[in-house]
Amino acid sequence: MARVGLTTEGLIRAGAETADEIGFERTTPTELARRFGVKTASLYSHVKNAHDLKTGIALFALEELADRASEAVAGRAGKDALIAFANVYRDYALEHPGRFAATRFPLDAEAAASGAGVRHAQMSRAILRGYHLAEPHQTHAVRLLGSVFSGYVGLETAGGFSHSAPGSQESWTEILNALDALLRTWPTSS
Amino acid sequence: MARVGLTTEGLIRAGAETADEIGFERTTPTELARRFGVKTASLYSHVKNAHDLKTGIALFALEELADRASEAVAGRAGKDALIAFANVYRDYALEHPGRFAATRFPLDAEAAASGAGVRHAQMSRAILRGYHLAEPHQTHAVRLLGSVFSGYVGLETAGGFSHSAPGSQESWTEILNALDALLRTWPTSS
DNA sequence: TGGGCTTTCCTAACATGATTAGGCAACCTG
DNA sequence: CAGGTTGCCTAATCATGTTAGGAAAGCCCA
Repeated sequence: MARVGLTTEGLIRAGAETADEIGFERTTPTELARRFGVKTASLYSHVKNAHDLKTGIALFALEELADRASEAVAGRAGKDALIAFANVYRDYALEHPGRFAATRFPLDAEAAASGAGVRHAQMSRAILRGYHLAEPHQTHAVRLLGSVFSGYVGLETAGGFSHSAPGSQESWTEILNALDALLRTWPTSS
Repeated sequence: MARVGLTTEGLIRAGAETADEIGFERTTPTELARRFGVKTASLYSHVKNAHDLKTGIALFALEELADRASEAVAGRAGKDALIAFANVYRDYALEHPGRFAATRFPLDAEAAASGAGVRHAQMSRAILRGYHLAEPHQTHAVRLLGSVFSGYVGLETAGGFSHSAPGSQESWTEILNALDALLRTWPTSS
């Protein structure tokens, strides 16, 4: 019985790759065991259960995405930063659909409090710095940006824009222009 | 063996209610059979399989949502219509979380082509009529609206806004104001 | 180098869910 | 009320998730 060298970290990494290949839904302990050439029960020394595994993949993806975003935003401001941030988000989803799906896995409170969520919020705020929005407007704008990115990419990856003209790239570009314009003229009274 | 009177329609309705109670994920043939006091195998005369059942619930929810939206939008225009439409969407999600989750179930091409998707698109365009946007800008704007509503409500129901001030209602109101302003001044050149 | 400890993976077993095939009884139709 | 249809059941199979306990592989130290 040659040992394969399972680790929690290795399972999560393999889980992320598996999710991109066959979908996050189908990334199960059984499937990972198959890929490692190991019995399913053997995974249970390294992950608590299936839910725990998925949470791990979700946190891994969130961190990876935050890494990319923070690199893209560094040294940019205003519209440049907005576009760079948005594109990181969208490109990640198109390149890694399974990991992107993982970022939407509902996290319990403790998991959600862990690093990644906070990093994403901080970056949104950093981008908005260039638009000089006072609170509470800044928070509302952060929520709008999160909604647009999450919503657009979610609809796009679900195939929502693929059967009609114009192409998705055009809409994306124009929407980012529109968001930039909106942030520069954000209405501060109802 | 008293007959319970299972029907496809009845199963889908019960499925929608079950989804709101215990979540769309957990709305399975087995669970529905339990609720009808029937053996699981008995459902298979009425639905093809679990996936088919979920697709049915998704289409049911999409139609129900389109009904509400079309009623809300009737007789309104411009900002009024925008706000009414947006609130129908959000209220539906808060009131019927399971059905809302169902609307995000990935549909295969044939199911997606069926009525509901078309109705939603038509309503978005009807709302934008009041803003006088020419193509292709109108399509881009339709996609933006869909993204914002879907994204915001998705994040909200996932608990994204519940642990920070200000409250979600305030953000929602301000975001709708901002969208209205954006649509009135939509930038038509890059 | 070899004995013992720890860790890793395995076997065995069970629960739950999805699904199919075939049977009997309840309802409708005439 | 006889006959056919339909609805629900029994029985069986297969996949996945999960737990408990065993055996052996690798590491530590004499």
